[in-house]
Amino acid sequence: MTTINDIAQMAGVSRTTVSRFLNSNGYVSQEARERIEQIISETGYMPSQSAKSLRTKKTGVIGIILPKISTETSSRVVSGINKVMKKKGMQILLTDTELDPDKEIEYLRLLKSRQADGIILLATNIGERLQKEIEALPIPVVALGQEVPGIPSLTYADYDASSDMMQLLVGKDHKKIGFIGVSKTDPAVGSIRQKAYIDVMERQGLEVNESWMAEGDFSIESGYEAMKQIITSNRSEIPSAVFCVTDRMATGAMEYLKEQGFRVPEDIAVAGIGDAVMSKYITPSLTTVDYYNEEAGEAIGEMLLATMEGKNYNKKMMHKYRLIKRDSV
Amino acid sequence: MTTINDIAQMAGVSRTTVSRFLNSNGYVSQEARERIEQIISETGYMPSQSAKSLRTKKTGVIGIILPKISTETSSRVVSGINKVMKKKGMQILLTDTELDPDKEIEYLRLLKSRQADGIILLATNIGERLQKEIEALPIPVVALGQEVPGIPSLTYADYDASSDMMQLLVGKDHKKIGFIGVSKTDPAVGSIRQKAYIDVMERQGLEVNESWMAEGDFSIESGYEAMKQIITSNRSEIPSAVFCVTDRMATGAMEYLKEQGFRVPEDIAVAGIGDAVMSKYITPSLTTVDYYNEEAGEAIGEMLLATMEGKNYNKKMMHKYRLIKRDSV
DNA sequence: CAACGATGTGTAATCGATTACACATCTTCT
DNA sequence: AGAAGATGTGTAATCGATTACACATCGTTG
Repeated sequence: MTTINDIAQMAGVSRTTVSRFLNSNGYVSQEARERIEQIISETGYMPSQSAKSLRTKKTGVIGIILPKISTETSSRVVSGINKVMKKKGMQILLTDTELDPDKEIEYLRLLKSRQADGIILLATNIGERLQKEIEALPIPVVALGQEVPGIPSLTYADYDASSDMMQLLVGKDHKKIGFIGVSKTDPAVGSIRQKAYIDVMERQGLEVNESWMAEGDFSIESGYEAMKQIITSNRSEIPSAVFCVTDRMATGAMEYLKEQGFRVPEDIAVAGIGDAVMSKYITPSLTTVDYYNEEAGEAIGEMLLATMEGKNYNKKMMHKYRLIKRDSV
Repeated sequence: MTTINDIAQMAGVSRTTVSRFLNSNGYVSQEARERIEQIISETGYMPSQSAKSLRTKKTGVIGIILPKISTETSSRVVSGINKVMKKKGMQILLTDTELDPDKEIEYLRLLKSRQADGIILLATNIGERLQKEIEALPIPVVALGQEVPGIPSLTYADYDASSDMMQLLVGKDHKKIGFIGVSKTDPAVGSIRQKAYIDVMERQGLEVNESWMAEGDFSIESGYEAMKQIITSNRSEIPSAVFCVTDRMATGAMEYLKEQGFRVPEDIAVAGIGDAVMSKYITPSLTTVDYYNEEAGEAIGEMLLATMEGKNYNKKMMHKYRLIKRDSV
C-alpha cells in the first residue's frame, strides 16, 4: 500500500505538504499542488483512515444498533439515516442485537472501541445497565422509537396513534373490539399501544374482554395464531373488530379470518400499525398508521449530527404520523 | 479515554504485558493477569481499534456495496451476510450507490481507505472502469447477483428460473404471453431474464409480440403502468399471461388488472420473481420464484471469508432457487 | 528602507496499539 | 551439576497519518 510518505517522496516534497494538500489547510504552492495531484492520481493513493483516526479521534463512522436487520421498519429507517449521513460523508456501521438485550451493551462497547463518532440506538428494552453504560460512554448516543432517559430521543406517537385508531373503530360503531399485541417487555409496541387500547375502551365504557386479547411475536404467523385463539376461545361471543399493533400481525389475522369464511370488514374489521408496503395490496387493503419511518430516520440522523456538534438540541421529540383509512375497517 | 498505557501503569506492568493479556498470546502470570483484569473492568477500557488496525492492517470490518438499502432483497441478503460475519466477530460497513455506477467506484475507494478486510459487491452495472478498479484493489472482493470477471461471484440462476417460469406458463397452455421487464443495463434482471423469455417463446414457436412487452423500473407503480400500456396499446389482442421480472412489478400489474375488471388468473395469469413477503398475501397469491436471498447472503459471506483466508475457492457459483406455484397462474 | 504580514515548506512529536528481541528466573532432564 | 527449555516481563521500533513550531522568502506599506 502506498503511504503519504511514498507520495511525498515521489512528488519531491515533505509529507507535511502532502497532508496539507489532502486536507486543504495551510499553504501549498500551485506547483507542488500539481505534482502531488499527479502522483496521487497515478498511484490511486488513499490515506489510511486508521492512521488518520488515531491522530484526530474522528472516524467518520456512526454506529446503528438495530433489534433486527431484515425488517421493513429497520430498512426504511436505515435508509433515512443513510440519506443524511451521506451528505456529511459519514459511513454507517450496522449491528444487530437479534432482540437480545445483552447484545445492546456489547455493541455499545464495540462501537466505542471502534471510536464511532456517534451512535443511534433502536432499542427494544431499556434496562438500568444499559443506561449506565450509555452514561459512561464518551460518544453521543441518540435513540429512536423508545424513550431513553438522559439522551436525546425521537419516539413515535404510539399512544396518540393507537388512540386515534381505536377512535376510528369506535366511530364505526364497534363495541366489541379485540386486541392483538406483543410482549409488554417492549415498552413502545407492547406496553404503550396496549394502554391506549384499554384507555379508549374504558373511556367509552366498553367492556375489555380478556378472551378478545391475544399476544403475538411480530410475525405474520403469530398474528394468524392470535386471531385463531380469539375466535376459538369463545365462539359464542366474538369481537366485531380487532386492533393489531403491527401490520404483519394484522395480515396474519386477516388470513385466518378469510380462511374461516369471515368477511372483512363486514363481519370483523381489522386495523394495524406501521404501513407495511403489502398493506395496500392485500384484500381488503389494510387500515393502518403510517409512521414515516424513513423521515424518522432522517430526523434522528440530524439529531445525532447536532448532538455531535455539541448543539443544545431539543432533547425529546415525537415524530408525526398519519392514519391511513382503507378497506379493512 | 483510557489507553493501554494507563492500564499498564495502574496495574504496575508494562503495556507489553497488557497487550499480551488482551490478545492472549505470550505468557502472562496469574498475578498480573488478575490485576489487569481488575483494572480493565473498573475502567471499562476498550482498546482503540484505530491504533490496532494501524499496526495490524486488520480492521475486522467488511464493506457491502448495495444498489439500494431499503429493498426487501437487500435487507435479506444483508441479514444473511451479517449472520456469518457475526460468528467471526466482523462488523459490516454499509454503502448505498443509489443505482449510480460512479458511486460503486467511489465506495470501492472509500472502503480501501477504511482498510476494509473484504468487500461484497451487489452491483448492477459492471463497466470496464469498475473492473480495473477492482483488479487494482489490494482487498478481496466478491460479487453477488451479477457475474464480475476476475473475482469470485455467486449469481442467481436467472436464466433457468425464468425459463422454468415460462415453461410453467406454456404448460398451462398459454400461447400469448406478455413480458414486463426492466432496463437492459441491468444484466441479470434486465437482460438475462428477458432473454429467457424470448428463447422459450421462440423455442415453442410462439409469437413475440412487441406490444405485449413493457418496461418498468422495479417499482410497484411502474408495474401498474407497464400493464396498462400492454392492455391499452392493442385492445383487440391482449395476452393471456404476463411474466414480470420482479414481484413488485407483478403486484402493480395485478392491481391494474383487478381495477379493470380482469380476473386473475382466469382472464390473465401473472407471474413474478423474487418471492416478496407480500406475494403470499395478495389476492390471488402470486406465483413466483424464491431465490433464497438470505441463504445467498450467507453463502457470499462464506465465500468472502474463504477468499480473505486465501483459500482457493470455487470461483463462480450459482445459487439454488425454487418455483413457488400459487394462485395467480 | 525597515518592518510586517502573507505565503510556502520542513522537522519532529504524537496518537495507541503490536511485536521482535533481549533478559531473567524457574523446571526438568540427563 | 549443567544444559535446555518453559515461563514471565520489559525496551523500543513501528504502523501512517496530523500538527505545533520554526524558518525562509516575498510583496507591501508607511
